[in-house]
Amino acid sequence: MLDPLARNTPSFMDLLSDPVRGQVASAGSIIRYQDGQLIHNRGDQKPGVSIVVSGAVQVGIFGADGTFIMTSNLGPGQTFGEFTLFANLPRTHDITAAGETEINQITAGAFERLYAEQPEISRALLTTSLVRTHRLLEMMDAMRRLPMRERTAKVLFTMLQTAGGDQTFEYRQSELAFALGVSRTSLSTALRQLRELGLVETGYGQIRVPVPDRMQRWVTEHCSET
Amino acid sequence: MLDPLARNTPSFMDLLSDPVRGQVASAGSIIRYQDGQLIHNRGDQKPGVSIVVSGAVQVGIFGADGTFIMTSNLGPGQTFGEFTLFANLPRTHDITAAGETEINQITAGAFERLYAEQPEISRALLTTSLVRTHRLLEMMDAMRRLPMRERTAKVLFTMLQTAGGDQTFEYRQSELAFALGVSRTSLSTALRQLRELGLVETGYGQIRVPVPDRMQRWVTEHCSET
DNA sequence: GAAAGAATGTTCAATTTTGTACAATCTGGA
DNA sequence: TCCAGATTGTACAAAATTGAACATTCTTTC
Repeated sequence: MLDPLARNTPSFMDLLSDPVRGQVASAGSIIRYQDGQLIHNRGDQKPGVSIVVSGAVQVGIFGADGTFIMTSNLGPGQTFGEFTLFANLPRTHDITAAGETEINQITAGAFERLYAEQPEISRALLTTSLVRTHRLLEMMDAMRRLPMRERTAKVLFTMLQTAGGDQTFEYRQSELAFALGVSRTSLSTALRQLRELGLVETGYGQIRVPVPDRMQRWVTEHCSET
Repeated sequence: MLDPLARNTPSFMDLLSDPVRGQVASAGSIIRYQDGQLIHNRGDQKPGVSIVVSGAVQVGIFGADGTFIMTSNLGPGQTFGEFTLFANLPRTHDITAAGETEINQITAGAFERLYAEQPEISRALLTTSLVRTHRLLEMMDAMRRLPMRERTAKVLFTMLQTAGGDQTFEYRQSELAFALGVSRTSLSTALRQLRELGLVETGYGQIRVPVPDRMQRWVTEHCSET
């Protein structure tokens, strides 16, 4: 959820049957946000579940200087805010709209009612949550054990794996660098090396993986763990 | 789950009501393991849920040289293996017994039956999963943004927060170092600095936080994010 | 209670990563 | 179209981290 890898996670809404999806869709109120508008901020206490209807949201943290440090973004069908409801935890990140965006805001009470009536909701939430945890663990593993070039490749590949054919990432290098936990300088160097290997192409504000198969082979060969 | 922070997470079994806890307890078969015995290994495909009954398990990965690199351990009432059931993912870590340990091994079928009958099971799983995700995010944030001394302090403090008054951690420095993603040398240096600040004490195979309040103040002051 | 095996504390050179700087390239709006 | 603002690519010195080594302290086992 709060991680680049969350992009392209099988979405909560996808996991629901048609009738339940309809119920969930009409359980809250659709709120429209302009590009860049703040949806929730860190520290908000009011519990509730939010579901992206159209557009996308960016999850991140505002730095001391007011700049927004992105750590992930979520697309249609994905949820955020479950923390506040089921784990009684405060919101830890700021959420802003990326482009014109519609969010289905469901209050704690309304969501709990649905949750109690339709068991498949809890199952869908559980699945997305477990998949997210799994991704986070993979990513942490890469951060801990792999040198930068491999780390970069692995994260890009993992993003690709579930990307549904989309081989282009709309990330600025500074964002990706932060997500990987390294400086932009280092990321730039790693990308150059991967570029020289023919694994990635870089452009203004985007990174492409032209031949996913080759990337897969390279990652398998260089990032194995035994 | 696969992280030092998972230690002391509110346990799955704790979140259940007495009758349901009883049902879960008798749904599987208790298997006894000797210290160090392998419970599951990475790559095992057979789905199922395991619950620690007594003792503890270590979650980690066997390195190429056969050494076990620990990344977490789980105590009584905590679960592992949900991945295999609800997210259709392979096991990614090796699990071994830490001391004499009893595990309640529940087959996929049996667990699914209970899961369908007792809604509180899914809620408990969801809660533990979300709490784990939250911890992982906090930890990743620390890894990405804080210098080593602060990172170490924050992780220790987070572990303490939910540790139920236990101020001593039975970690070897090499294990903690791996979990933090740094070398033992660096961790040792960080611990020395924290020791000089009076925040931690170190011993053979353990790390203590003598005055949690002071640690809290220091972490709040030095690891804030805005 | 000695000896062997583990783990810690520390040092230091080698390596990696960062921060800073600046030129080059790209984008979007005037 | 041109210009201002963003973003990328790269170089290099400064800083942080690592790996290896070794003395020391602690545990366990015989």
